[in-house]
Amino acid sequence: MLSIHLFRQNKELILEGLKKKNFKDTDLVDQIIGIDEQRRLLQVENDNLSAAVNSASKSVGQLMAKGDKEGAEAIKAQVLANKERAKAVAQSLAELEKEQYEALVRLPNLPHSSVPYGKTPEENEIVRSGGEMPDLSAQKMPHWELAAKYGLMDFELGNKITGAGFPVFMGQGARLQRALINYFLNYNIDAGYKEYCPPFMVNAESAFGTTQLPDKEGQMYHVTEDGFFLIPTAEVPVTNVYRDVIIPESELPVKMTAYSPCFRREAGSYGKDVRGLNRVHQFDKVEVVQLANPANSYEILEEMVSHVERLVQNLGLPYRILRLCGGDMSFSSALTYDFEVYSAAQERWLEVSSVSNFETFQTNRMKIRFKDGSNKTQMVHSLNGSSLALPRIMACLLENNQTPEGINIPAALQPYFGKEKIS
RNA sequence: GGAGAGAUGGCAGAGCGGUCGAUUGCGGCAGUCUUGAAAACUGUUGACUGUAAUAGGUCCGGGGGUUCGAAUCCCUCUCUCUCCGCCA
Repeated sequence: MLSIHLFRQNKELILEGLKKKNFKDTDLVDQIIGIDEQRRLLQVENDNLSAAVNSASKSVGQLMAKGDKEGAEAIKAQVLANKERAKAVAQSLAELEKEQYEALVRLPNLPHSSVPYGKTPEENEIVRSGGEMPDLSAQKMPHWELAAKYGLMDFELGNKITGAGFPVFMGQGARLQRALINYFLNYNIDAGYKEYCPPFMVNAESAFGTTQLPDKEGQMYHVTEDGFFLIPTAEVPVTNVYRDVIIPESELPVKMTAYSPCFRREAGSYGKDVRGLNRVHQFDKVEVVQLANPANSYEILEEMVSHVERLVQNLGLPYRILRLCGGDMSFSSALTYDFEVYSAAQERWLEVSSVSNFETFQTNRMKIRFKDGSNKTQMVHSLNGSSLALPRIMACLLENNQTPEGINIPAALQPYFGKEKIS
């Protein structure tokens, strides 16, 4: 949620940012400014009435103490008249506040100055790429065929137990899954991230804090009986660890990591995009989150990108890093880098990580703050990234490392997997 | 699921209709003392809104009510704790 102060100070900046984000409903900006002006006038009136009531009530007490009953009664009558008016003012004030709030939460975050203009994924900017493309001349099976060949996972079985998009991993497939999670977590912990094991369901307040609510409600599984939501990413519970907290400046940046399953309804997905592991309703992911001083949050973003990049490199996968254009960025992000790995048998790029700086868009909702050098409270910046999402990494590993003798496991994973290849 | 107790500032814990944004202790910060530290002593220490700066306003779990006036009384919701039951 954007801060209302920005609307008073720099409307042009907001309009420019919304344009880059390809956000159409820019009338909202003037609407919000108009509401804010009215709201403040009413606020002043409301405050003055309250002040009058407060001081009058105080003098009633003093008069009563002196035994001046008549004087007290006169003031009581006067206060009652004021209260009548105050009630009306307070009601319109509440209505305006609600209106302003509802308009504010509809506006996306503003993009960072380095975000390229553009509307579609084709306009994303390739920052750099790395890794070797494998030579699959000997055989070239997509991961779902390899999965069947080696008994690693079963999509049909998932259909029976739950439904489409809930694959069952087993045998060496389940083991590889576990190896990846442990490797990713340890890698993050070694880089100074504190490990968390959060709840996999959250309440509405938490989902609102990281901006899944109100607009992405349909993307989450909702446990209606208790009002909980299954988390679409560990970002939600982990960032909410610090909701309503004022963090000592010396503790910034706060670095957290967590493994969690992620649940996504993915309403509207179809076609070959959803084949195999490419898009599923439940998947595993290890997430990193940082809460940073605004002064250096963009350095930290770059650091997080390098951190994820080394992880992808350690797995030996061909990858590229994209800077998302305004139109392809998420609602709440100010700058996002996507990581894609090349899945050689499918011959396509798969997104495996998204690393973003949200600036104060989330922390303004969650009231995550710190005290700056002059002892003023300020919002921190929140950042997060996947390191990494498992299914597509697994798809890519299986496809790229296939040989007629089996599937090679990258050296970095072998201590966790316990073997050099799947056979 | 049944019975009872409770929710107050970073923490602990008073207050039970006006002088309460709130006693006190701990913690934090600053100072005195000390070569330095500890101890002791002194002072200071909530958030939000608002202003050029003041002033003013709001906040004692959430919502509503009674009253000239509510942290204090009433209603309601949520949560926590204790005991019993069930259970990984």
